[in-house]
Amino acid sequence: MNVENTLNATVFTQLREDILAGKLKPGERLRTETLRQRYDVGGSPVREALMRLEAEGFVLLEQNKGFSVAGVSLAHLEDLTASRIEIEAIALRWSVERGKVDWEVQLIGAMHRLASVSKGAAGKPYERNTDWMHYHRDFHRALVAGCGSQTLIEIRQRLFDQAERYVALSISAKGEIRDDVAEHQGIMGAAIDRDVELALRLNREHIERTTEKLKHQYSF
Amino acid sequence: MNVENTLNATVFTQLREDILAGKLKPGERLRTETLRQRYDVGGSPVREALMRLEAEGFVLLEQNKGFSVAGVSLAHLEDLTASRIEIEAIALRWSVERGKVDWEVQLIGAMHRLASVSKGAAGKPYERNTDWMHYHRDFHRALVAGCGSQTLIEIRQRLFDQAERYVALSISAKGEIRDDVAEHQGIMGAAIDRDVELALRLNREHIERTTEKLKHQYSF
DNA sequence: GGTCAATAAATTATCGAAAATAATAGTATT
DNA sequence: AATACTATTATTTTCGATAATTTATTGACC
Repeated sequence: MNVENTLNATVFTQLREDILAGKLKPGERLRTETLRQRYDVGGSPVREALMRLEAEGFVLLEQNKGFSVAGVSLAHLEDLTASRIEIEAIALRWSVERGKVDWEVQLIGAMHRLASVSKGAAGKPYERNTDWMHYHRDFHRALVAGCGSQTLIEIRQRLFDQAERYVALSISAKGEIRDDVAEHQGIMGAAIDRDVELALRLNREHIERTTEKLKHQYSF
Repeated sequence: MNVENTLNATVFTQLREDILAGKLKPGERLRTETLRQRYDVGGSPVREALMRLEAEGFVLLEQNKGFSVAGVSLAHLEDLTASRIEIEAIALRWSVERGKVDWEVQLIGAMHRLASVSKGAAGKPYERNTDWMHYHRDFHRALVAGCGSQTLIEIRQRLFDQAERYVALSISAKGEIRDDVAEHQGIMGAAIDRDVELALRLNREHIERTTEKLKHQYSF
C-alpha cells in the first residue's frame, strides 16, 4: 500500500485521520514516546508530522510542554460554521457562475456515488459510515471545484475538515449519521441550473442544519 | 533577545521573515546543510520549521527531493488577490458591524503610527520601509480585529502575508514603497463611521490598486 | 497541615551519525 | 554518438543518544 512515501508523510496522514475520526480525543496529550510506539517510527517523523498538523490547526503545541489534540468548544464550532458559510458561499458562487461542463460531470458523478452508498443495504454500519463520509466530502469538494481559485478551494477544505471532526465526534457518541440525499440533490440541482442564489441559500441551510444538530447533541 | 524560545521556533520565524522579505528567492532550493550553517543549528529544528512553512504555503516540499521556496506567478498573485478581496470583505463587514469602542481605539492608534512613519524624515530609506511595512500590516489587522471571528482573522492574515511577499519582491527590485496615507485614512474613516458599503469599496479598491501596480512592474 | 526548596523522574528538544534515496559521472556496448 | 548500466557522490530522511526543560516527589521548616 505504501509504495513510496516518506515515513513522516505516513505518520502525518495517519495522525490526521485518527484525530479527524475522533480516535484521538480533543485535548488528549500526544507524547512522542506513545506515538513512536503507535506508528513504530523514530522521533523525527513524529515531530515533523505534528508540526504540520499544528499549522493546520488540528494539533496544539506548547513550547517545551509538547503537543496535544486541538480542543473543541461550542464557540469554536460556531465560529467555524459562520466562517464556513461565508467562504463556501464565495466558492460556490464562482463555481456556479464559471463551472464548465466538466465540473457538472464530476459533480453528478459525486452525487451518484453519495446516493448509492446512502441507499446501500444495512450491512456493516461502520464501513458504510466511513464510506459515506468519504463520498460526502468528495461531493462538497466537487460542488466548489469549478470556482477556479486554488486558494479558496484549499481554505474551504480546511474549514470543512475542521467541522468534520465535530461530526465524527458526535457520530462516535451517537452512532448514526444524517442521511440526507434529497438535500444534496437539491443543492446540486440549483448549481447545475445555474441558480446562484438558490444554490447559496440551500448550501447555507445545509451547513446550518448540520451545526444545529451538533449543538443539540452537544457531546463534546 | 531570545530568552526562552525553542530553536525550532527561532528558525521558523527567521526563515519566514527571510522568505517574506525576499531574501530567499522564489524557487530557490533550501538544502538542509545550507540552512544548518545559516542559522547555526542541527537538522531537526530546520526540518521542523520547514514543515510548518510548508503547511502555510511559503515552502514547497517534494518527497525525498527536499524543500524550496514557494514559487510566484502572475496567476497566483491574481488568485490571491481575488480571494483576499472577498475574505477581507467579510471580515471587514463584521468588524464594522460589530466592532466595539476598543476596536476603534486600536484602529486609530494603528493609523497614527502608520502616518507617523510615512511622514518620517528621509533618514535611512530601508529602515523606514521595514517599519512602514510593519505598521501597514498592523493597520490592516486592526481594521478587521473587531470581526469576532478568530478563524477568519487567521485566514485573512495568511493571505495578506502571502501577498506581502509579492510587494517585498517588487520593492527590493524597484526600491520604493507606495506611501498612501490618505487611502488608509479613508478606509478607517468609513469603518468608524460604520459605513459598511463605503469601507468595503475602499478596501477592495485599495487591494486592487496594490495588485495592479505589482502586475505593472512584473518583476517576478 | 501547608509552603518552599532541593532533588529525582519524566518528557521534550536537539544533535550527530547511519540508512535510504536521488543525482551525477563514468564506462561499456551497440 | 547515443543508450543502458554501474559506481560514485550528494542530499534527504530517519534513528538512537544526549542535553535541556518541565513535572513530580521528597523532606525540611514554619
